[in-house]
Amino acid sequence: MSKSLVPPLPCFCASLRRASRALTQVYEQALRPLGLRGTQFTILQALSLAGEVPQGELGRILAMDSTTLTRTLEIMRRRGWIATRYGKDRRERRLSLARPGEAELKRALPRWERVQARLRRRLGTKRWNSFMTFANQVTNEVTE
Amino acid sequence: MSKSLVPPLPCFCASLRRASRALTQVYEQALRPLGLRGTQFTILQALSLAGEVPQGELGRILAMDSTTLTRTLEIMRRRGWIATRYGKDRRERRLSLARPGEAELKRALPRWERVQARLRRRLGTKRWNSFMTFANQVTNEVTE
DNA sequence: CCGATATAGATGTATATGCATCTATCTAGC
DNA sequence: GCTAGATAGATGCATATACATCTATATCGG
Repeated sequence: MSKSLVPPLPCFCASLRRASRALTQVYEQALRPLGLRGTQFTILQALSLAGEVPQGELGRILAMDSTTLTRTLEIMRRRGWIATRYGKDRRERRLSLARPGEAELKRALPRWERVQARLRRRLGTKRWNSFMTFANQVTNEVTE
Repeated sequence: MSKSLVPPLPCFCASLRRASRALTQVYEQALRPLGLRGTQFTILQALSLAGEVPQGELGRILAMDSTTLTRTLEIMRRRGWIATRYGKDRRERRLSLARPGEAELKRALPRWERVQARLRRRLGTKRWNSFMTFANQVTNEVTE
């Protein structure tokens, strides 16, 4: 009964986007009780790992346009999760996790881990690892 | 010149979304001269393959919420690409490619094929195929 | 037939996303 | 020090995306 419920698509990009949409719903469902969106969780986690980084650098880490970050960060800043300060280069905004951002990440982590664990079990660790590697290779292939 | 690599992310979903963003830019860059977005191309192609389908069915094929389709289809209908008619069940909207939609798809296909071919060459056919298969498995795993 | 319930899609709202363009700032060359 | 070009991020705009809720229609048990 694990038959293909969705038909294959000829487009590589469409296949990946479809998986991305489906996956996002699963992760967001787990985070919804916290009022946290997937992208926001990703930014919290990325900042936690990267420490203080300029906005453009965060954009490169996430392969996300810096101007997209402007809007999402504004939402997160309103909630007190993000601290911004100017570097020596006055054009740069250096970002870091504020205390409430760290707390929010900590609250979210158990839910995130449960989703990850469940999915990993269903896909199998080997497939999971291959897929992660491939996804990163694809990102690198098309990132200049 | 050595490529700046993106760091691995701990989140499966974030990795996939990142690859999805990067890939989308490549495909959309190729389609931009036609004023065609990636999602729109995907819908044209899906309808071309599926024939006449109700909106909900198209949503299941693309793992996309039916209400998301409402907005995107409205844009495409305005351009004359999509034909809608009611089925015996008056709640259903049955969708199909209109002539201009077929023409638009035909115009886009060579550009799409070039991007696909280039990416396939860079990733290698084996990796490409595995990745497509995995992506579909992920979609099926999380689609109820 | 009738009311209860289910389903298809539309609408309100909020976020995600990127490009074109703009402003402020920096840097290189003079 | 000045100016021309480069760079960081903000802003205007359009599309993508989904959930909660609403409306119209269908179906099912009496």
